[in-house]
Amino acid sequence: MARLSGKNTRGKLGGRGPLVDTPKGSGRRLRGALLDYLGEQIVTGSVAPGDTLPGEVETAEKLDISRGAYREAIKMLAAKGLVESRPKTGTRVLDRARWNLLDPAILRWAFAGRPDAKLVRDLFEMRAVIEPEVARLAAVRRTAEQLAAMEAALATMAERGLGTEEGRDADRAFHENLLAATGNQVMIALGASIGAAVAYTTIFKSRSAGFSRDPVPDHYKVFRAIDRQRPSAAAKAMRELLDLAHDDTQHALSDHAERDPVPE
Amino acid sequence: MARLSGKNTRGKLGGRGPLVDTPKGSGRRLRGALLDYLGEQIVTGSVAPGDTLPGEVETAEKLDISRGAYREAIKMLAAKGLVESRPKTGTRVLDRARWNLLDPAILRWAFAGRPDAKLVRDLFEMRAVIEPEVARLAAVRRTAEQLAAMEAALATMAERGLGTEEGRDADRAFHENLLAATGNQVMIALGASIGAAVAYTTIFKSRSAGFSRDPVPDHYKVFRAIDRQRPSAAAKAMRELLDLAHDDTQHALSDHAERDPVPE
DNA sequence: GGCTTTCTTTAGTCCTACAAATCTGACTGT
DNA sequence: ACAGTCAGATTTGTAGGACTAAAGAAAGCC
Repeated sequence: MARLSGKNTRGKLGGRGPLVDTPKGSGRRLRGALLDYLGEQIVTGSVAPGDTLPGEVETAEKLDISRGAYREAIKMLAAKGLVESRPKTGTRVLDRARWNLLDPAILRWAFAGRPDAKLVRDLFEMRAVIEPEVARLAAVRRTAEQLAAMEAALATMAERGLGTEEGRDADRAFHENLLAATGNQVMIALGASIGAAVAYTTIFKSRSAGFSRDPVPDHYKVFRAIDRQRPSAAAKAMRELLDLAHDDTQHALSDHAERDPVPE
Repeated sequence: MARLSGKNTRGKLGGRGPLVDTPKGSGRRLRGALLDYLGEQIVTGSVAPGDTLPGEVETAEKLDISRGAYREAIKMLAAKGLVESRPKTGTRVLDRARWNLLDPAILRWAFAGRPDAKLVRDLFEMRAVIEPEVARLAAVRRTAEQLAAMEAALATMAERGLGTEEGRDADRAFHENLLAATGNQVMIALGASIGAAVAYTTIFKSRSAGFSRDPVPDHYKVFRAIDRQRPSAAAKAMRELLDLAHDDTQHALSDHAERDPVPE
């Protein structure tokens, strides 16, 4: 019946909404919007593992989109390990253990609403394990170019601060180059995922009241150790940086919880 | 034109092959076969990052499948970060840095052919960082049930050996329970991916000539440290276990390389 | 000449409708 | 009680067409 984008007659989907909240006409595609909608519902627990989604004909009709688009979205979820579909049984949400939790999109969905404190804790625990080792490897293997890129990023960061978009970009660039310096593709992939997730928490951090401490000195300490090729010093500096970041995030989260107490 | 499965008239796809090598009728679906086919081509480098695939009409026609099935496969690749498709430009293979390397399917494709030595090295480097800490956490947090499960797995492992299917299953179960004992969802997810990848290398290991040493004593040492809640001892035992496994894998890979030297 | 705007072309996007394969659960006969 | 069969539900796969976004070329403007 009614098409969605543009000349949509605002059928059932328009009326019931979340899907159409996305920038409408331009921007993300219909399937992408649907994917985010479903993905977020699953990851945030609105539909629990074990639940089976209504049949694809039914759902597609209810959402007023074609089966093709719906199927493609479902297949993308399946590719991320969130759902599994079989004839007769239908499409069911898989157990959390089978989710591809490191997938950037899943992390994004997880942090879209209220961030789960347990997940943040687990993420930081993971960071605490790998990042010092990343710094250690980087201290040994970094190239001159990577070092220069890190220094440039650090300068931008110091100048603009973490409150600005450029500052956060520079922060990201710093960590990206740090990862690249390990020369380990697996660590690069993992670090990128975690970095993205941490960036989402940073948004909460900046919303929170007072900006605790200046992160630049700690970054600089890491940089200097890597510059001088001191692996242990680099690892140690990174641990300190992480402790600081963790503290800040914890404070930000508890502030946040105070201001918007969760009813349940 | 011709359908693929079953009464397929063996059109172009049947003639040119790899896709139809999959168990045909039963088992994996058409789309899944196509996905594996494309995924493997991309991951092994048959089509390089930056390349753009031929148009979907053209490809679907050449492979003798419908556009719907082809699109779904492509969308699954896109969900894993391997490709990106945009109107007019087409579907192009993304840079390796954007791949979701921890995705089990990608790892599987990477190890489908000849395993990339660099990847194996990176994987073990990552293991060396993560797993000792996993053991350390497990030593503190493990429940009685998890401990019992690990012990049972260890017993099976000792009894059947790593040459049998049951033995390898038990090995996997051991590591799974070890991960679960950390109580950290992120580590569980990462460990599962890495574990799967390592399992693929194990296949090569078992193909190789002499089975080096008995892995059970090392596993037992880890277990005992966890049983007695000795974090540092657990981490140390795990490091030893990994060194051993790494050695074995290296030998197996070089043996393999000797027997089937790569032409390039 | 160099810049912006508009047009054309191309390839992915989304749609409809229909046919087939597959799994599940119930039924049925022994 | 148990195995085999069958029907229904649901996903899978097919076909072809209309729509839309985006890249590149052509036209217009300063």
